[in-house]
Formats: sequence, C-alpha cells, structure tokens
Amino acid sequence: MLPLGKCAMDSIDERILGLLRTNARMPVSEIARTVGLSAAPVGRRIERLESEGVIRGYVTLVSDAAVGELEAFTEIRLAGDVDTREIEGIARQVPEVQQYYTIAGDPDALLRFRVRNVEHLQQVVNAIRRTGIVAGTKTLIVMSSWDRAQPFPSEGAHDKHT
Amino acid sequence: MLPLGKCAMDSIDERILGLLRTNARMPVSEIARTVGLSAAPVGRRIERLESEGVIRGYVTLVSDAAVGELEAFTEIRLAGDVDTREIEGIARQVPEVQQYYTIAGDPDALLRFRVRNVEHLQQVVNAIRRTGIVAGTKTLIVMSSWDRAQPFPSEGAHDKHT
DNA sequence: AGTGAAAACTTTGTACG
DNA sequence: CGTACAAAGTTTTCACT
Repeated sequence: MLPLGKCAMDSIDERILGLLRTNARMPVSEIARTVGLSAAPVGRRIERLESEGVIRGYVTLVSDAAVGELEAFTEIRLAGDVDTREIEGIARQVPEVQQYYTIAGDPDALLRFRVRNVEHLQQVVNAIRRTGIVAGTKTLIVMSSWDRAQPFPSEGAHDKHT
Repeated sequence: MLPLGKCAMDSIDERILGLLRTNARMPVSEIARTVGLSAAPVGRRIERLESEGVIRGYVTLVSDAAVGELEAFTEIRLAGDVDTREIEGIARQVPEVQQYYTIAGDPDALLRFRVRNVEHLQQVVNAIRRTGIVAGTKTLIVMSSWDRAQPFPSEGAHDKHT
C-alpha cells in the first residue's frame, strides 16, 4: 500500500498527478478530457493511486494570516542515543505540528508549526524541549510564504489590501 | 482580495476550512451535512473564501518516493545589502522550488525543493549560490516525512510494504 | 484496460422567507 | 443569510469491446 521506491506508473498516471497536484478539486471529467480518456478509467486510476499510497491526501492551503495564525519551523537536534522515531512520535501528539521531516545529517528533524501567536509558539517549543530527548532547537518564524501549487500570486502575510 | 490580518469569518466558515484542510476533495454536500446547512450556502461561502484569498488553493500530496523524487530544504543567508524580495524572485524562477518562506532572523529564507536525485539537487543549489546575492546556504535532505492533513498514517519513504 | 450509456449524486441558479 | 427546488453537470457502475 505504501510505496517503497518508484511505482508502476505510465505517462497518463503522471499527467493525472500533475493536474491534481496543482488543483485537487479538478473534476475527474475535466482530467479525462485533458488526458484524452473517458471519465470512468480516470476515476479508477485515481482510486488506484490513492490505495497504492502514491496520492497521500488532498489538502486546502489556507492563508495563516487570514485565520490569525503564525507559521514557524523548528529544527531539532536529538540527544546522541535517541532514535528519530521517538521525536516523530512526540511530534505526532502535538496538534500544532503540521508537518514532520526526518533529516539526513544536522539537524535530525524539522517541524512545521501552526500557532496562534508568539506566546503559543514558545509554549509548544518548550513542551518539545522538556521531553528530555532533545539536545537543541532552532526556530524559524515565517514572515511570508508561497507554494508552487497555488496558481494565484499570493504573497502571504504582508500584502496590500484587496 | 488578499487578506491582511484576520478576516470576517464566523464559526461555520472555520469549520468549513477545517474540513477542506484535511480533505480538499470533500463534496460540498457532505460539508453542508456536517456543518448543518444546505449545500447552496456552503458553496457560496467556499467561493467567498476563495475570492477573499483565505483559501489559497487545493493541492494533492504525492509521495515523492513513489515518483522517484527527493525532497530537500535549503536555508539561505543573504549578503548584507540584499532585499529578501530578490531571493524570492529568483526562487520563483527555479521550477524545482516547491515552497518559499521569508524568515524572521537567521536564515533569511527557506526553500523546499523537489528534485530527481542528489546530483540534480546539487545543480539547483549551486545555481542559487551563483546568483551572487547569497552569502551562504545549508541544505537539509528529507529522509521521511508526514503531513497532519493526510488522514491515512503514511510514513513517507521508509515503510514496510503493503 | 478502454468505451459508452444509465443511475446516483453534486453543484449551481432561481425563487422566496 | 438562510431554505427549497429544478436544471445542469459530475461521478460511479454496468455491460461490452
């Protein structure tokens, strides 16, 4: 179910993924027209890609600033004798952690947070530091951001109005 | 159109965003049932959230390992006299850059890459270094990752099969 | 694995409280 | 800003190639 290495995919699967990547809500019928197939097989291909774990989910990008939230990254350096899976387990239990990455080298892990404000960020980072398995952290606060997936040229937190 | 700070949103908007965040393909009718409204106003609310810039896009999370790709972050430290918008403009022109973040403090920016392999990564990072505005870079290679948005418990690149 | 058509469901528009 | 219902479009399932 979850892919270890490259999967059996033809060029049509790749085009379907390319379309869905930049617009997860694109109708199957429109994808079908674009790749030159009818709707039925495209629906089955998408279902297959989901169950194979190639498609890991469909998410909506929400402007953190609009929701009154802050975005931050924290790099984690672990104590020498700690397995990365320990910090992964902890990260999973912290609801503010939006994404988790195991890193090859230094640091050992990278976490992306969504928090209400700087105090909230401080609380969350301190909670992770207090676990005892963390040798050090470095937190990067995001001022603005963009994502290649989004078609419109938003610039995140510091835009002119309307 | 693009939000500067918190927008006028009621608790129903927030619940709609919460549902779409974890499943961008959830039908409007199902969202309507969950929040206790009929489909029409939910559709109009989503349309409004899109045009206000609160919803910045719908993306599909694709397993990089399954597509035979590598994921990496590069921290950028800029030369002292350089505006962050310069590196943002460069990042936009590099198709391998998936996400861009302006950071408060050190480093100045964070880039997330999708590349075919380590050689490809090296090329892309060197291209950015050669622009002349970069004082230093540090690249973090992702070994495994997860995203809170995905409902299924995928663990990225190093899972047992099926 | 694809097509094409029918059935079920979803989205969108219009009228109205 | 909500509901209700009808029209248009989409997804899914079926028999068939």
